[in-house]
Amino acid sequence: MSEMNPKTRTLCVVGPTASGKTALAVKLAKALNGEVISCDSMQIYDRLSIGTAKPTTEEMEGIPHHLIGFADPRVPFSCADYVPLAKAVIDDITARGKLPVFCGGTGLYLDSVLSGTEFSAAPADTAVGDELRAEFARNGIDGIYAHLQELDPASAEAIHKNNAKRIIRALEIVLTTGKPKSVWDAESHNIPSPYHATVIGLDYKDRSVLHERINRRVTLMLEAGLVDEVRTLYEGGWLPEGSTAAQAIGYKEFSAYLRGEMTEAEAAEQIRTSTRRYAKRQLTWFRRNPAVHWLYPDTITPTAGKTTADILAEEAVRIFENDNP
RNA sequence: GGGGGAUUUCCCGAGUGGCCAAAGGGGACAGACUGUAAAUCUGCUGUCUAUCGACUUCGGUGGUCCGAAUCCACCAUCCCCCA
Repeated sequence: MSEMNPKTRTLCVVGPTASGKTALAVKLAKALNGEVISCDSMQIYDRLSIGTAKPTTEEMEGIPHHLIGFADPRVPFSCADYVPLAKAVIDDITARGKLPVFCGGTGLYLDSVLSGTEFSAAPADTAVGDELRAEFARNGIDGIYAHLQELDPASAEAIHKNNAKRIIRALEIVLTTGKPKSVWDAESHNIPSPYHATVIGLDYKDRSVLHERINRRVTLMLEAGLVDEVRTLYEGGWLPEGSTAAQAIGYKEFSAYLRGEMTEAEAAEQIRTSTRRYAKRQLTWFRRNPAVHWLYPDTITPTAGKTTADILAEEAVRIFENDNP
């Protein structure tokens, strides 16, 4: 590989929810003269604070954080909206001579930024999509799946026949652009990434440790007034039905509680369960990326004068420096 | 004290003599993923071999039967009703 066009350096902290990404990202930004870019599909929203575990001013420790709380939760927002914003922030930080440090739990968003993804020209939520959804509601999945097999066999092969959402999106793409999703994707994959990313992953050797951290976090959120936050947003119309923000864990469950569909205790328990399952999916996503350098906080023993967090940060800095000689 | 009901694989819950390692749901585990991704979807879940198959399991013990989660007896625990 030629070094004639050195790629923009980035450092990324990934991992499941409640793994300690926020604190590590701040430490790394401090150590490496960086700024943090949040890569989280829910922290982007204004007003959703407690339940999305947005870093507080204290937790930020004076390090600038980007792409948090800027979006209206009532307005649709997608990965395709996130990517250009993130690129602009990377450019800005880099231009000021600092290091972009991603802190992210939303794997699709991060990978889309880092790989230089170019999305298809078909916007989501088109009239065509509405028709397809109506068709699906009326006649079930067989018809739309057969339709996709006809128009884009490669995608039909790749998408499971039960996954209505994906089948509809793939159909929406061919029908509105005339080009199959499989072709759009292949073209996108050929675009070289403009970035050199060092990816640090946080995970726990003992899964039960992560589950305990999740439980503790949920308890803290409840103590911090999550129910009241959701009540204000729900009653104020900030979580419209069907919006992405309304499906955020914590908001979804307590909205159901406010509708009288479950007790507060049941909602809290459901939040713990949903969060565990979410963490599982995040791990599945990040684990398939062979470039991730995994660190396991539960295998680290603090020593005199050094906390586990200090040791993790030192290790991560070492990895970054080895990766960027 | 008397009468009735219950006890199933991690949880809930079907199953009333063979087609039951035992439906279904949940959870856990594993996986997919290029415009709503904290979403959507898939697989798997007694043990051993891992193909056929073998072995252990349905509160406990002991019976009946060619054969029992399913029938009988006793014991244990829980629930309800009458006292």
